[in-house]
Amino acid sequence: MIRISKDYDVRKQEFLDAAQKLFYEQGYDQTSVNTIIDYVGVSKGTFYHYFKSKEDLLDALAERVARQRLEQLHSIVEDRKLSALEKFNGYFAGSRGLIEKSEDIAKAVLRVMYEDENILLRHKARVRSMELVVPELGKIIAQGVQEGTFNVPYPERTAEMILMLGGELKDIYARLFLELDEKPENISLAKQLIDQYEDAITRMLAAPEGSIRFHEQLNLRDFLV
Amino acid sequence: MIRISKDYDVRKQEFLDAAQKLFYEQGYDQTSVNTIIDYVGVSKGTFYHYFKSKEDLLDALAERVARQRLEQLHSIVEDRKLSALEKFNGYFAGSRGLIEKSEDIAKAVLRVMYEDENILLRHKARVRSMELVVPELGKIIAQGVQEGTFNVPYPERTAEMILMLGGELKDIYARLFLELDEKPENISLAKQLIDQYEDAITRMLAAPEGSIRFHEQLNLRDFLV
DNA sequence: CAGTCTAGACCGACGGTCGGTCTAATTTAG
DNA sequence: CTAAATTAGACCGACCGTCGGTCTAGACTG
Repeated sequence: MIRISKDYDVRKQEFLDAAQKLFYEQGYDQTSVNTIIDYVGVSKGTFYHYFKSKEDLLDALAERVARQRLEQLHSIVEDRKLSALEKFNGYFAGSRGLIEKSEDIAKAVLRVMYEDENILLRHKARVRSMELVVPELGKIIAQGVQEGTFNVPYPERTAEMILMLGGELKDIYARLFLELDEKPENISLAKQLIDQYEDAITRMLAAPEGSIRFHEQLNLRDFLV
Repeated sequence: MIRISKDYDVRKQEFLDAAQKLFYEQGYDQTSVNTIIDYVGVSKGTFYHYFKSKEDLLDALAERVARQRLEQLHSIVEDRKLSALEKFNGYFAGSRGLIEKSEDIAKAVLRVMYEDENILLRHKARVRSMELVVPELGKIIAQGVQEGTFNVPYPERTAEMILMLGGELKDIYARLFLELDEKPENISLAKQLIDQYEDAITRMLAAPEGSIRFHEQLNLRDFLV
């Protein structure tokens, strides 16, 4: 076999890129280490030179995904021209992700990601994202309290709860989306769900009724990822 | 080898009992099918006669756990003497579980259950519990709306969100509990968390301030399981 | 500048474990 | 007595992770 040496970081990113693609397409359990090394074009030994276990790779991937998400958010938080309410609504509206490209690809990804078997992948990504995002969302809420729009004693705790709810909601939402072909009524169910979520958030923040609105800017497809 | 035949249901329960004990002690992944059959004292063939896969056993266990939890709740819901508020607070106070017996055992169980590796076990139990419990808690909330204590448009949806929040909260709570020895400050963190949860629920239900109180009846240990 | 040395990227056969299958033997019900 | 249900345990392929060892770019030496 030909031997190709690469810079450490370059190679590591290759592994992460491969993992992201393969895990999303086939799931974590269903993707063997052999599949990964075949895809990257290296040997077993090389893999274990970079990661101490398959799960170690998963952790690294979760970390990378979480950081990417954080950067996305950071530009909004630091914008001094925006009110807390605008930031808040903007954050949730900005969650639109892969679905714009192709609905088929999106469905395939979701189908895999939201199988029970892949709960570990989702869980790790979510936990790490939470750790990073909670403080940022907390800042937005704190700003809102100062501006008099919101009223909560501990902004970060509230941010935590809002995000926990959001995370669980995505699960349900994904399921509704995937069943859309068989159950057209899911569209109204999903809308109802978002309404409820908006309402719950509004109440938790003690925000003016109707001020929290990311709903209209979204269609059924945009909420995920 | 001696052969022991047993009634179908008896044997099936034996498997479930063994799984419950072993999964709780060692985790799902760490408990091999061989470990289970050794514990029950039967062969591979017997195992696969009763369950079509290891995950099938997990599903069955999740189902059993969820049903047990439902029965516990059902007696409260059907009590005609209680107001919705009493039922609501009673339900949450009634969540105290295994911890009364021994703190050490509880810690061991939690330590295993709340490792990332065992997320699948937790996830399945939670999803199935939710499906069964949401309608019951929905009934309580609906009663509360009729009594004028609560004010929500869709009781079941609200129940869903309250339970989702509760489920996630348990995760954090468990972590705080497990770190208690190293971090005594977790006690106040945990209290703060519960306060926040009470507050969030109160706002989501539009219940009178201070009416939702399962807090005092619990100590740090009782909230889990 | 030619020769040497070395860090560390890379290789792939291999061990041990696991979930799951299969056939034969035994027990039980009718 | 016999058909169906149940149980035993040898067996299988796939998997993760280990290990001893190879190869090469670039630093160092004389």
